[in-house]
Amino acid sequence: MADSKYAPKDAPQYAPIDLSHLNPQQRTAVAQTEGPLLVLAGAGSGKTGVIAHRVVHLLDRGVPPRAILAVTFTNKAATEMKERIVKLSQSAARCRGLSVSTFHAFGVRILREHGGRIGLPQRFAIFDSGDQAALVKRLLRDLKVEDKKFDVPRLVSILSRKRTGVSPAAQAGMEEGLDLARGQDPEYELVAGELLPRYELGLRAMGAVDFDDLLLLPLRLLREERDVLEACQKRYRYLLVDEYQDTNRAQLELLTLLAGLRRNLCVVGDDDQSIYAWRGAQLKNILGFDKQFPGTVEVFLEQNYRSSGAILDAANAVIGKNPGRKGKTLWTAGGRGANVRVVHAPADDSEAKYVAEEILRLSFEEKVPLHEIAVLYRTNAQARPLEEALKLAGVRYRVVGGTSLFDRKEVRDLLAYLRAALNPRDEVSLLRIVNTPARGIGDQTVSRAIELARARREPVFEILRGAAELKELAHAEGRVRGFVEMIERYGPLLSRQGFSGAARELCGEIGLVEEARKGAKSLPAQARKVEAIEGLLRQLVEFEKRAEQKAAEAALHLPAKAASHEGEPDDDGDDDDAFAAGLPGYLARLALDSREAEGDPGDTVTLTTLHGAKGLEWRAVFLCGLEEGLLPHSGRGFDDAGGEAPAADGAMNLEEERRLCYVGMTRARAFLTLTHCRERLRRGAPQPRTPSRFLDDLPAALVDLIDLSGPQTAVAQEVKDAKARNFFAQMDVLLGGPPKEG
DNA sequence: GTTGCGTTTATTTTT
DNA sequence: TAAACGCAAC
Repeated sequence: MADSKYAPKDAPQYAPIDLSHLNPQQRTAVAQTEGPLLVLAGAGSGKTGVIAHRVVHLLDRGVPPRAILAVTFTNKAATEMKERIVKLSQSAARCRGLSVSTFHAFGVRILREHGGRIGLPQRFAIFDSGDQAALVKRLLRDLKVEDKKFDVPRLVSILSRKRTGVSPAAQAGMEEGLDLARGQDPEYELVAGELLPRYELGLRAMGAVDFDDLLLLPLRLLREERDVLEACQKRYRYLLVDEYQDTNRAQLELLTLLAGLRRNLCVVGDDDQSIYAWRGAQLKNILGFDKQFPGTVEVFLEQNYRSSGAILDAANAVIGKNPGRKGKTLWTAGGRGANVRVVHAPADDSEAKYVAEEILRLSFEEKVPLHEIAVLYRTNAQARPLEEALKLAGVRYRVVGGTSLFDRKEVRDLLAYLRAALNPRDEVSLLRIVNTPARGIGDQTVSRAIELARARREPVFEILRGAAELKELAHAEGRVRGFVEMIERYGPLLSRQGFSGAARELCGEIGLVEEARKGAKSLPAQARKVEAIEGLLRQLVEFEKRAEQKAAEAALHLPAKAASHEGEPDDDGDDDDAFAAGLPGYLARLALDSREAEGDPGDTVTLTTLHGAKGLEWRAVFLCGLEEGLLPHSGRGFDDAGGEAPAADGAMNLEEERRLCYVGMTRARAFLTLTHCRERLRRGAPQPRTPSRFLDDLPAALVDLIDLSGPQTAVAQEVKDAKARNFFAQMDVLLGGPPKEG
């Protein structure tokens, strides 16, 4: 028994966690600690709570925190899980050593610890998709392939598919053999085949890894280095995986290796919420879990604690049409609640206006706080009209995902400087900034340097460093020397404490703010650019301050920690933190979570994509753009050609689109509104739209229809009147006077 | 080598 | 529509 084996000599004084308020299925999921366990957890069935309870229950049974690894899909989920566990366990100290992280962060930890075995430097850079694209572009030029002819992001995704050995089209359970002309273009396959070895060699030469590497390289370590595998298996005795339906082949293999013969693997997920097939997630992982791990205990969590009956039934009706499901039926003990609203708008701007005004109504009439309201959509592009309408209505909001601070050119430039200074072998960063701002090291010079580097099999930076002796670079020698000198000077400064100050200094020295000013056309654009740079610098200061605090705390806790774990070697400092401290740590974190250090949003409405909404819930949810081609989304639209329907169906994964719709609907607790419009601005021109087929699946009895275009129905008029009353009333309150416009 | 203008072309979802 | 790119003039 685990109790006797792991129980420390000084038994804990904590009362065992109370499981009496869990339902019977939940209790099984918590108490069944040994062997493979599959928890099929419907939306809103309390799955996060179950995982947290399970972890604390393991602690109760005397399992040391170090032996538990809980993996989540997003950083946000990991943070929330940690908080929940700490709260339930009644003590943060008791949780010290627990591993709660994303797969990718876990990969970073393994690589930091054992990456030396496969020639990875201690502080490797992590390439995001932008960096990947830049590298591929570079390689295309080396190959003397016409790079304009190829869509680089598409090549990147083919490379990823080839490397992870998973074809998204080869999904289990997908209907009629989709001959995706997109994935199979022989020309692309050929070029990608040429690219592949060079791409991997390129990354290794730069001391960099991409997202796939964070799974593939740890996998390689576990497969090929026996002692690494043994060390990991010895340590991680209890494995928990959240959102299991979104795991891919590499993740399954990683888990299988870690679980070893002990097979204490608990996976929690929902086949109905699998929405990442396009990224290689394999539904068959969850559907075939019991075959992969014979003897699996299966638990179904079907009681929903989140949504009203009407919302639940509507969502069930939509997902019910999917074939090949595990077949859960969610039910609630709560009331039926208000009907689901379906809104038909003439155009996207009126759709947005309706949403904004309804938010005002909910906020004043139903007293729903703004942070309990979300507006969801399929594509990021849909955010714009919504933003404008919300701004006009004076509703505070925040857009999650999409283009953030870190997608701005000036910010990426600054980041490239930091990365290049820390690791001059990082060619992608180096080449990005070698002549930005312009310093007289033009294309000619750079091309020659790269050619020399390739010929001599040396990093480009080494060539630049030796520019003085190279006749090819003689003409720009002074300028190149200045650049090299600057990079070398800032390297050490950015590697130690005070890096945030050094970054600011660097920023001043290269005149980044001035450059941004020059590059902006309008005055507001200028201000935004400068503000973006300032934003990053502020974040660095903030990060450094927090790191110092943490270090101080750790120093305080260390003696106690050493005492409590006398048997176990204290190999690594802080288990919570797979990342290095200092600037490299910040950059690594940033690559894996660009929302890092986002300030407190306050009371604001959330705007996000359906993918971004997974795992979250709000009292009121607006799901916008329920139109054919948008939700369900069709990858390729033959713009004006008549015969659209059958062809379009072939290009989309209808089942996944349906799941996506289901995910969106089940985010709502009390109020759910689905909107669509008759025409939508696309590429500047209006485009006719038809309502989504998913709307047809809603039982009429659960729906209130509101038509904003046709003759006003009684309901619509009533809504409009109420809206107007409240709008004016609150404008008076807010402004202390009558509004300017209705 | 650099800058600016006109042309083109893309539009899913993200660790 | 807006950003990215190519080309031509400084």
